[in-house]
Amino acid sequence: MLWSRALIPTVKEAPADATSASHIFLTRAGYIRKVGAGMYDFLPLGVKVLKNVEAIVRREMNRAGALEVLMPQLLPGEYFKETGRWDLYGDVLFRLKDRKGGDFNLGPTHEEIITDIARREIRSYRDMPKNLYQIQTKFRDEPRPRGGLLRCREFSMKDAYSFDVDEESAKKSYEEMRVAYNKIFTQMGLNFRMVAADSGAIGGNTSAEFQVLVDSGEDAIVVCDTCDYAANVEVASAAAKPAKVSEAATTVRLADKQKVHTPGHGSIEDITKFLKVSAPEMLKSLVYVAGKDAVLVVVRGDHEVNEIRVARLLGVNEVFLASDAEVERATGAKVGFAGPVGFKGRVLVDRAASLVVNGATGANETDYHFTGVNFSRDYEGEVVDVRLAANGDLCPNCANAGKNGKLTLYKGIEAGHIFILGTKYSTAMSASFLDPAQEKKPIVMGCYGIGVSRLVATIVEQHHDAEGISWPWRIAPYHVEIVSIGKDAAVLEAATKLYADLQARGVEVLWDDRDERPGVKFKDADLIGIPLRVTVGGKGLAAGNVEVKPRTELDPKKAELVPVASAAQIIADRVHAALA
RNA sequence: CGGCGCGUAGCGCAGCCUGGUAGCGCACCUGGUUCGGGACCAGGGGGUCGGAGGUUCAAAUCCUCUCGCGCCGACCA
Repeated sequence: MLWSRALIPTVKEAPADATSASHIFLTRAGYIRKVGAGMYDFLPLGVKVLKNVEAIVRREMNRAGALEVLMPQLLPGEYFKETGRWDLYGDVLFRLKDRKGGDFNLGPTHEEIITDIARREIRSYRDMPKNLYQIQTKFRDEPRPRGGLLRCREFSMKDAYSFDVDEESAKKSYEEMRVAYNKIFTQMGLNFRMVAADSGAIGGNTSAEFQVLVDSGEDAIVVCDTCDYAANVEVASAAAKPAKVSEAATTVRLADKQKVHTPGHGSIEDITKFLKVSAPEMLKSLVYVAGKDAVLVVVRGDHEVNEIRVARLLGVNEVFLASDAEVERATGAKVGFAGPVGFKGRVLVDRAASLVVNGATGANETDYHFTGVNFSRDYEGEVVDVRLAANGDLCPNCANAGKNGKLTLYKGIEAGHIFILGTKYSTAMSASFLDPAQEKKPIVMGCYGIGVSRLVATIVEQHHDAEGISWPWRIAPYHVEIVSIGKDAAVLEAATKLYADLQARGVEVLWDDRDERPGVKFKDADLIGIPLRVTVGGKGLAAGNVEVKPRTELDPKKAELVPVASAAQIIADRVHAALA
């Protein structure tokens, strides 16, 4: 492709609202343009990248034996009503009416529709296992789209669904997807972890997320520095053991409980400075509302409450941090002075917090704290695991085996998710089969998602520098970018020949043939991120050379000189080796 | 949904407080000089100031309503 004939609208300034690297560079480099909140145009380069991502996903799904289908995006409302998700999905579901007033929705995911296929077409145990997938546009009215392609209201997703005769067979299907997903993300050049994930309200099911490690990620995961353990902080908390505060703390004598005047020092940060204690010596006490009851949750000052686990322990769907007024009603003190000593009501104490010796905590009296507080002597409560895993915790997997692995906290972007659904949808929609004993049984399902358009952004998050994008070979819109310097006949002739010779060898080439100054072309080349740059200019040609430089090398002096005559073959060989 | 904030040229912004000719940089067009890491000079085109209503002799500016958008939080396969 000649740049002069392409549509690659690079810009110097990033959109003001962009905060993530992928949003900034994909926009600046002319891959995408915003149309509305969570809606984007894919310009020509963007489409090429998206198609490359799709191709990898499609190939590995096919290799894993999955069958591609295509379901509608516009769906009659009856399907979601059949499983109850018409109501459950709430405002996230895009709803619309047709001319006759009938209910329709845009597909946010396709369990209902695929289950409809299954109940019509799968009748015998002989018809399974089956795995059906599609790559298609999804619609979710997200409360807050953000990060460019990272969270959209309209996005491209690969969703696969497996159908098996029983749980054991379903696990095999799940396992095949796990293997396929590892191949897919590896080929995309991503640094990712498969992590144990919260299995949600449906107990006993298996679920794992594929988290790509980037600082701009929305999810928090912990990774062991010694073994291969990795988990979402929400599930890691129960098993992880906190690092010890200090040896002295465990052998020190119990101090007397004392009330201390702490005017206006409500927050953990304030109070640790004021009382000159460390955060791990604080008993952080938070009031939660579960239904009608106020519950006090106590964690160590350096820990965070795992709200999902609190809700699970209390047997409710969700809990909310109490409002200021509710806190005052429950504790008799202003926010910032709650504590377990003398609290009237249910108290959940995190295991790590219960071990704090001579701790400091709110006195349930405005402007007062207690110091020298010890569990059981000064307060009671149910000792449970209600904190999120934290940096430096001992690994629950290998610490016991004497390896002393420590957990490190990372931010992640959820790129994929695999899940054994069980019979939730097959039961709700009567998708059953006859087993060899002629018994009617519900199909056991699994579902497997990959955020395809999100991956485009995710890859940029991991493959960029200060100058722009640096695509992995298999994702890049072109393999080689030729930069011709000036308008000398010799330069044009050499570039024209190289361009043709590379194409003849199956290399995808972009030639920046614009009448621009060299600096502009180099800047744009770094911005759009083609893996290999070939500079054809008077200086090099005088010595019979072109200059070859990978995008990952920023120092132009380190470009490699390659003889013009053999350049096409050498470069083509290199490209094919990189793609092999 | 809660908190804060933003809508002025294709993009990034100033002007608003204190009402009185709508500006700057980039991009774009013309001419010239330049040409190996985002050139320079000269000239030029382009804006219902998000929308509606109100106050006023006069509104980008003040008031009311409304729509759109963003950041933080909550929520979320």
